[in-house]
Amino acid sequence: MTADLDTLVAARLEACGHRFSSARRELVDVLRRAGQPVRITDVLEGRPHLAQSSVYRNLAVLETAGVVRRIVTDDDYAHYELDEALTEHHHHLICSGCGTVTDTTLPSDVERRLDDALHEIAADAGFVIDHHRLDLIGRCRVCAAG
Amino acid sequence: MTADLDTLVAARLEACGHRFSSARRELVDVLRRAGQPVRITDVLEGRPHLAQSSVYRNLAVLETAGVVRRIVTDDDYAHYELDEALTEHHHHLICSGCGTVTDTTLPSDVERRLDDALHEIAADAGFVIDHHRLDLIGRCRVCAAG
DNA sequence: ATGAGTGCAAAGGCTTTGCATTAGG
DNA sequence: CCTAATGCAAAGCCTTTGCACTCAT
Repeated sequence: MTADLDTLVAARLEACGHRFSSARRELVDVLRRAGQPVRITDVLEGRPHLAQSSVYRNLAVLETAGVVRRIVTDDDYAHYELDEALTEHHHHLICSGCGTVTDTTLPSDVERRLDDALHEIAADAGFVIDHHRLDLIGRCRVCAAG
Repeated sequence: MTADLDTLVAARLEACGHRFSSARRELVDVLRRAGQPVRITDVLEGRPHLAQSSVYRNLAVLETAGVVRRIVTDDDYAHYELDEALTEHHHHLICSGCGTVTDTTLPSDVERRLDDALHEIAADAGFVIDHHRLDLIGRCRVCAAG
């Protein structure tokens, strides 16, 4: 699956009339290698050939194409990661000290139970679920020690 | 409990060396009556006697005092609500159409199970949990119909 | 009187947008 | 060729900050 990541991404982009340019290829690559949510400033740092506006625009395109997902935290910066459809469903450990976001997963039985409950709640409210997000806010190992 | 809300808020404010001014009293009142997360622009609208900067500052003070909580969504605006310690633990239905945030709760057994699983995960990662947030992103009844 | 609170205006800072140029199909 | 993509700079916009004034203790 990770092997054909490029093929999959290309398909999703084409599906909405966009090209898989080298800049976008590099972005996807950065996110894949990071393995965890990344801020745009981090992407730009050490990559002077990437124009800031293009990175913002490309991530927006990739988001509408369903390739990446934007994560909002209390941090001043937005974080981006590969869409769950290309990886797997997971959750986040958000450190309020350094702003770092780390991926984590829930035991599948808990997740399943949770999902059932959420669907019931949504149905009652006439709410159409796109997805859910479950984040832990606290202090990472490093910041907790400091 | 809601009757002594003011007393409780006043205590929390004093505890960190702040006063329960009339402006802050009004803010708490607005949030209490709203019963759901509110944006600052909404608070300002129709209340010309409130200065924008004071609202921002007071909500920040109230947040550090543990009276209100700031909620971040994809919406351009931050949302504020009374802290769970003054209400009850709950979750959010976030509409990606109109940006409205609505409160909801989970069956207590599901919540308990979830909490256990989260604590285990956090422990494994050396992560110290402050709190968790579970939100449903999708379309509210109105936006789903449109 | 002394420090917190307030209000107005200006500055900050992440993000978006305009526009001319380049590249891919 | 024709449209998407890119890059630079400038603008947007929510939020924060500076500073002088007011208020409560």
